[in-house]
Parts: sequence; C-alpha cells; structure tokens
Amino acid sequence: MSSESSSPASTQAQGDKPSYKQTLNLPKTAFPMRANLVQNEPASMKRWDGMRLYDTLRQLSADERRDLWSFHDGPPYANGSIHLGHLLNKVLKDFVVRTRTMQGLDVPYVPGWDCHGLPIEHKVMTELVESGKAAKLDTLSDDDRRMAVRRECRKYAEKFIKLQTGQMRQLLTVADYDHPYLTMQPEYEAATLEVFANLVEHGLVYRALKPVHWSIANQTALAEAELEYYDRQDLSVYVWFEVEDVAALLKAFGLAGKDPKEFADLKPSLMIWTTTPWTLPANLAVAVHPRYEYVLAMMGGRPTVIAAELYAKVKSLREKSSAHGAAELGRCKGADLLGLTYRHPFCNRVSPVVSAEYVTLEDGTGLVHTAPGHGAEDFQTGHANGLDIYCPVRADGTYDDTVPDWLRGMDIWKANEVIAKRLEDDGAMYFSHTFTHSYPHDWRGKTPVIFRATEQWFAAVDKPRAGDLDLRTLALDQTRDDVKFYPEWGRNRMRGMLESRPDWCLSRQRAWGLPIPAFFDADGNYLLTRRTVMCVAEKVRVKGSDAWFTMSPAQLLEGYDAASDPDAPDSFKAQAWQSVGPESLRKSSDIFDVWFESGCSWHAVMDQRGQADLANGKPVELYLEGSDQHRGWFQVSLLTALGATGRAPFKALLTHGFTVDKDGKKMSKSLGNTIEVEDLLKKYGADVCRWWVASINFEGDIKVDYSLFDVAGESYRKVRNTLRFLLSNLDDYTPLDQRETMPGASLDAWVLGEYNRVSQEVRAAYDRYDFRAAHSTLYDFCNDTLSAVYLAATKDRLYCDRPDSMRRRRTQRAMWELCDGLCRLLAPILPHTADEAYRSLWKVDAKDTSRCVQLTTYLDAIDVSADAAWTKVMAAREASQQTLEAARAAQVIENPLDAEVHVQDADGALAAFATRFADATGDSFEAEFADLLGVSRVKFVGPGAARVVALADEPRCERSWKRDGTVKQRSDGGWLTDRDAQAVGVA
RNA sequence: GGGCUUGUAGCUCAGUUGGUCAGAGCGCACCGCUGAUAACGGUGAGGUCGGAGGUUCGAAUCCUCCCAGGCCCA
Repeated sequence: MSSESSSPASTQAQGDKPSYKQTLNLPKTAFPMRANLVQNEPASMKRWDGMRLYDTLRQLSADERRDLWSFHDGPPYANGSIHLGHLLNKVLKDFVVRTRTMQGLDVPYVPGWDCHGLPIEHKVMTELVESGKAAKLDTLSDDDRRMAVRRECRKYAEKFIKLQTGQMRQLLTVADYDHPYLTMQPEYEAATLEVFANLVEHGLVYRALKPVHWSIANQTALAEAELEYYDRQDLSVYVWFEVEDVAALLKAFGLAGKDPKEFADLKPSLMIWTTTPWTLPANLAVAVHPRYEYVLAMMGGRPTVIAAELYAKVKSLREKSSAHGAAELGRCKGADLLGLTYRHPFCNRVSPVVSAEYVTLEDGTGLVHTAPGHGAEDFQTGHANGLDIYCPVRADGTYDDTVPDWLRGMDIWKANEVIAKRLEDDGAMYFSHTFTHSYPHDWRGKTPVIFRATEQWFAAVDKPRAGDLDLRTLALDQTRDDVKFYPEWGRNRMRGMLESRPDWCLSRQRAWGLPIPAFFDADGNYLLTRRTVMCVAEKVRVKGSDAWFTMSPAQLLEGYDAASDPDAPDSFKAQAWQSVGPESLRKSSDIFDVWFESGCSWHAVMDQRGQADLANGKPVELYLEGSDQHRGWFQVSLLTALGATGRAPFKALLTHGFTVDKDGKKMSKSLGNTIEVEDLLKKYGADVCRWWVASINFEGDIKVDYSLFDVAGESYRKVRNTLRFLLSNLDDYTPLDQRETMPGASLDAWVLGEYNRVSQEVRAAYDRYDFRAAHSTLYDFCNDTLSAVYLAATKDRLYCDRPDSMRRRRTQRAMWELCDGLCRLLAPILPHTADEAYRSLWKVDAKDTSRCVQLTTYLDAIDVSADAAWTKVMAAREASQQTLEAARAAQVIENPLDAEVHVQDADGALAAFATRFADATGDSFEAEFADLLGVSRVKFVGPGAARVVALADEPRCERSWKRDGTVKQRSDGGWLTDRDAQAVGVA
C-alpha cells in the first residue's frame, strides 16, 4: 500500500522502513537452540557431583520418610570397555531409578561388578606367560603361586572397574558410584559364604565325579577358553561289542524264528566307533538314538548292529563287495535296542544299550561308545541311566589299578596302540586307520587335553531341602505364581530352563575366586558343615578370601570345635582325630563358580545394605537384565535364595533383548559391524543416546545403526525447541505464588487439560516400564499439541498484546506450568536437557545449585477443567485446515493472514461456545479461532458453506500483519488494529 | 537338533479377546512463513501386514509348515 511509506510510524522507526518491531514482545532466552551436549553434559555432571546428587536424594528420602523401592543392579564383568549392551542396560536401569524417584520413592542404586573368574585370570596368565614371569611362579608353593596370580587379577579388575565407572557416569546414570559392590570385597565374599553355609546346612551340597578338560602336562583342569585347537593324528577304530543276550537281540529285529544258541556262535555284535581307544576301558554303555533306524547285517562275518544309514559306508571300509543288501538280516528302531546288553571286549563286565538324543549319523556307526568319566555327553547319559562315573585314568595320564593288568600304569597315549593291537588279536576290531582331526590342546603347554572325571562340588536341584521341597520344585512354583515377568513370556522361558537344568557344579579348579572352604583329612574325608563355613566366613570378612591362601587350616578353623558340631562327620569327631587337630587337614584348592558369587548378591548387597530382607519376606522389587539372564543371574540368584531362605529374591524380572546390526545380524568384531559406545557418546551425547533408548522396543532384538541416532537427534531437537520456545516467551514472566483458576473456556485451560492427560499417560507408561510409550506421548505432545496448535495460536498474543494484558499473562502462566511439568516428565530420560531447561526457567546461573529438576517430583495434576466444547473446536480446526489448504492450492490466497475462513458450524455448537467463551474471557471466540488457524478472520457458517475469502484488499496491520477489519490509520500515522493501537498506546 | 522369541509403509514402531486395524512419527515430495529462522506451520504419496497352506461368513490377529534373524541350551 502506497500510504505505508508516507506514514509517520515508518519515519519514527529506524531509517526509511516502517517498523513496530521494537514494540513487540519477541521471544528471548539464554537457552540455546543447539544443545552442544558433548560439551555441556560434563558441566551438568560436575554440578550434580558438586551437590552430591545421589546422597542428597537419599537425605531427601530420609527427611520426607519416602517409601523404599528396592532395585538391584546385576554385576557386569570387570573386563574391557562398556559396549552397546551395557549402554542399553544401564540406561534402562537409570530410567527405572529416576522414574520411581520422581514419583516420590526412595530408590537407592548400588552399582556392582563381577570381579572373579576365568576371563580375568586367563588374561592375566597370558600376560604373565608372555612376560616370562609365569615360569618363576611355577617354582612357588601352591598357595604362594595362587596369591601372586590373585594379586595381579585384583589389579586388573580394579583397573576396569575404574574405566567402566567413568563410562557409565558418562551415560548420566545416577548411582552410588562411591560405594559400589564388588564380588571380591571381603564383606561380599563373607556374605557369599554365609549363603553357602545355609545351602550346606540344608543338605543341598554334595561331592561327585564329573568329567572336565584336563591337562596332563600341568595336572590341572582347564576351561573351554583355555583350549586351543590343533590338528592331531589319532587312531580311528570300529569295534565289535559282542551281544550278551542274543534272544533279546533276535526279538528286537523280529527274528524270533532263529535259534539263539546257534546264532550266538556267529558272535552277533554292536559296532561302535571311537577316535580315543584309550577311553575304551572306561566304557560303560552304548548309546543309540531312539528314533533312528538300525539294521542287523553281516559284516566281516558277524551279524552286526549298525545304523541303517551308515551301514554301506562302514561296510565299504573293509569289504569291497557291493552286494550289501543281501547281508541284511533285519531292521528296527533304536528304541527297540534299549536294554540289550553286551560284553566289554577286554574288561570283564556286561553293559547296557541306552538312549541318547545327541547320537548323529554323520560319523561312526550310530552306536556311540559311552564312557561317563570321559565325556560331557557321556556323563549326562551316565547320569540319566544310573551308571558309574568311572574314570580309571589318574591325574598324570596313566591308568589306575582297576583296568586289566596289561594296561595298569600305562600312559594313555601309548595305550591307544596297545588297545588296538589287543582288539586286533581278539578279532574285535572291524577296521582301524590313522586320521587327522582338530583336537583341543592346553593353551600353555600346547599338549593334547583329555576329558577326565574329577571330584567336584554340586548343589542338588532335585534333593528335598531340609523339611521342604527341592529347589527345582520351589523355583517352578514361585516363577509360576509369585514373580512378575516383563515381558510375560519370560515366565515360560525361565521355567523351561528350570525344568531342564542339571545339578549345579559349583567348583572350579582356579586361583582367582572365592575358595570353597572345605577341608580334607588324609583319608580323603571332607569337613564342610554350616559351622565350618561360618567360621571361615568370619576370617574372610576381616581379611578377604586371601585368608584362605595365607592362613593355615588351624587358623582358619580357630573357634571351631568338631566335637560339638552336630553336622561334623564322625571321623572328625573321633578321639583319634581330635588329638591330631585341624593342622593335619588339607585345604580344598577349588574355588566357586563365579555365578554362585553373583547369585548371592541379594544377600551380599541388598540384605547387607538394608535394602531388602529376604529372610523376613522383603524381596527386591525388580531385577533388570538381558534375556540371557533367565538362565544366568536370575536363575542362580533364585536358586541360592531358595536354597538359603526358601524364597525368591525378586518380585519382578524385566528383560531386554540384544543389540544387532541394521540388518538384524549379531554384532561381532570379526564381522566388523560393531559400534562403540565411546563413538556414540562423542558424536551424539548421552541425552540423545538415552532418547534413542527410550524410543526402542527393548523386548526383542534391538537394531543399532548410526542412522537411528541421527533420527533420535532430530527428534530430540524438536523437543528441545519446544522447550526453548516456551522459555523464550517466559522471559518477562514471574510466576505468582497464588495460582489463579483458568477459565474453562480458555484455550489455556484446554492445553493444560491436555497436559494433565499426557502427564497421566506418561507416568502410567513409566510405571509399567513402557518407556517407548512415554517417549512417543511426550514427543507428540511437544510437536502436535504444543508446537503445531497451542504455541502457533498464542504467538500473536504473546508478541503483540500489551505485555501485561490479562490474555497474555494467562497464556504465560499456562506456559510456565507446561514448561515446569515437561521438564519433570522428561527428566528421567533426558537428565541433562531437562535440568538445563528447568534451570533456565528459574533463571539460575551456572554455579547456582539451588534448583535441580532431579530433586523434584512429578507435578501434580493442574487444577483446570477445560470446556468440553474444545474437542469440537479442535475437530473444526482440522476441517478448516483442509479448506484453507484447498484455497491455497487454488491460489485464492498465499499467506493465511490474507484469509478469512468460513468455518462450518453445522449444529451451532461453535456459536454457542462463542458466547460462553466471551463471557468467561471477555474476548472474541472468532478471533481465537482465527489464531488457531493462523488466519486474520473467521466466521461460523451453516452446513456446506465452508470457504475462504481473500482479504488482500483490506488494510493490513503494520504491527501484527493481521487484516481483522479494525485496521485503520492511527494518531502516529501507522496502520494498526484496535488491539495493536492499544498496545502501542496510540489512538 | 531343542526351548523361548522376532519379522506390519524406505526407517522406528502402534495395532486388547479375529469383524471401519491397515495406523502414527521420521524420512521423502509439494506448499506456506521469514518476529521459534542451522527454526516453525500445512498438504500429500508410500504397505498383497516374512512366505505357503488351513480354520472361519470374515485373519496382520487362531492353527500347521517353511524362510530369515536373536537369546539360551545341546
């Protein structure tokens, strides 16, 4: 308009351009648009540390007598840097702690580490070997050597605990990092022994043979991780085991017509195959697969039982003729062979055919030589069939005296040939040849390893606990009825694992761990009672488990008297022993399986620190770990607690899935698809990483890719900008102590009502650990309800109204509540950003620690009652947006402020509401609706009359850019609406 | 090989007990704003719900099998 350039207003403004800009209340805030998380999060951390946030929360809880809500951290292994799984796990735990804390509960969180165990010891031993120190250690006494290794292991664990603590703190987790629990702490070790003492008392601990990997060269047991596989030449033998009960054999193959006596002269036999002939003296059974098919066929002149599928293959090893079929006498299923018996080819005994599912048809004969003392599967089969765990091989790799005399004292490797020769001579060898295969070797000595049964300590799963049910039944009962599972399918999964788990082998033959406090006398009898364990526990509580290695049996048992211990074996009570005393005892050299230690944390941490009291029926509220812990920590914790107290240590179990790459594949260093936590933190900052965690469905596999963090970053920025916009419009606002009530007809009441609903939804989602739902509800609220609707609609009044107009102040009050409430709802997920915004809201400076969102609780519901008509208003708004968009597409208008929209008000509800609105607020509802659409004017019209009218010909307010029909030239020469004229103070 | 589990638009996910359940957000495309501006607003296109059978009047939703993943065992 030509008149604009000549108006006084324009000349009063700067230079030649007309402007009312400096008369507006434009947004202003110190809260930056760009978060700069990587740079700014450390400052938040420092501030929280300075105010001792964790301790302050505990103090606050004590002062306010908050209810305790106990949460228990499962200990990660003190080895290496934290990985994505840790990030996910620790952040989820932090969500739980923070959401419950903001609810007004007392939620202490003690982080822990699993410190003992093979991975560390192995790593330390490797370093000692490489540096040449290991050889020196081997010259020391057993106790001294172990102590030396243990010292190195402790240093190693401490180093990584420190490293991981720093990394976990970078994730902005709130925890008692000054007082973590470590499974190698004396008080933890002592408490572990206390639990063990209870298990011993309840008769659940026993000693039995079990095959382990054994290094003959070092006379020590080895773990899987200590094996290295190299090629080795061995003798592969196919051996006949002559059937004892020929009649039963004939019956199994449906050959009842044959005469057993006559048939027996043909020496009908089972054909087995093995690559370790030296284990044959320990053979106690032959295993078949119950569903496979077996044939009885002539091989090498004997009626031979062999898997149907392997018959031709094995027969061709020795017999070149192709007419195999003619030699077949009968067929049956493996199940039909069960219970048959055979004579050992050179030991004087008869053994049975048993069933085993692991029998395969890839190699051998389908009939598996089973030596329960010399193989893991053999052991299980032996157990299942009540066989002895027979192991005639001594620690030095020679046979003991239970084998035939021609083998006694012989080295097992030499025995391979001797046994083969004997089988040949006796006509029991069908075929043999040397072949090369991959075979496990000792990582240190590079010598071949064998499976050898050794005495181990076990916890019985099926034995009745004194005066009670057995652990398996107890565990199944409690996981069926008493424990909650998130997600629910965890129940089924864990119960399935409980149903099939074998007895728990508690012992390991290592140095870096908690010793099993058993004593042996010269005859091999052991002393292990509740009292002896408690006696040792006292020493351990003072000196740590090193005491076991530095103290003598007499010192360790000081204060213990076998004679008065009702549980002590008679041999230890006997007069003769009493005169010799504990000094004559030998200390056990076994340590506990590390799972036993971590499985005792409910007592060692939660009981001891007063956060739970299982014996008196106060278990922990929640354990939260990856779903692998259904078999791991959850299960071992359950078993130790049931064994010691009869009760489950937790009320609920929450599991998350595992991180996979963007294609859903497992992450591994060898595939090169791993992503480092350090890199994510450096690139995105903790709050964005946490925002990402909150966005995922953690129950299943979790895809991880940088692009997903980019998305999380974008989404974070939207929320941040909403907070920023709220803050920037509150710059000139101070909340009044007394809250006025919002007129229910006002838009502000509507948005606060929406906030109340969202707040309730978010808190309910937090309650059920549905962080994803909370995340998306918060996100949608910021974007949709606030950014697109409320903030867009109120911009005009905030900028253009008189600063202290009632309408503007009312909106500012609503915005204050929104900002305050949002900060608190966001705080569990975005601790840094929420606190940054919260502090900005209160305008406290960097050093000021008087305000901290983490010390608040969620805002109570705001006392408003929005007019029910707002639902219709918002629907009409959406419909009108379509009308507007169509007009824009038809080029009726470009800028919405050039438009008057005729809004369809079919039932007159809007018009009716307009009256209530005007009465309550003193403002025009048409103008309010125009703001909701971002247009200049609105009219309510009847059905079918919705349209857009262009207002380009009407004068435009130079201040608010509206064409609301009141624009005219004012006393200062500017063209203004009535409202703007009043705001500027011109007539 | 077994137990549990996952597979819905390019991406992340909603879809209670089978019947407007084919949805949301991001991304993308187009438009607007330029007084939230390394921002903001509006509109739109996109999927035979891993595959194949089956039950049913009707299935993403129940059953069977298969394919591709994950955890734990063997």
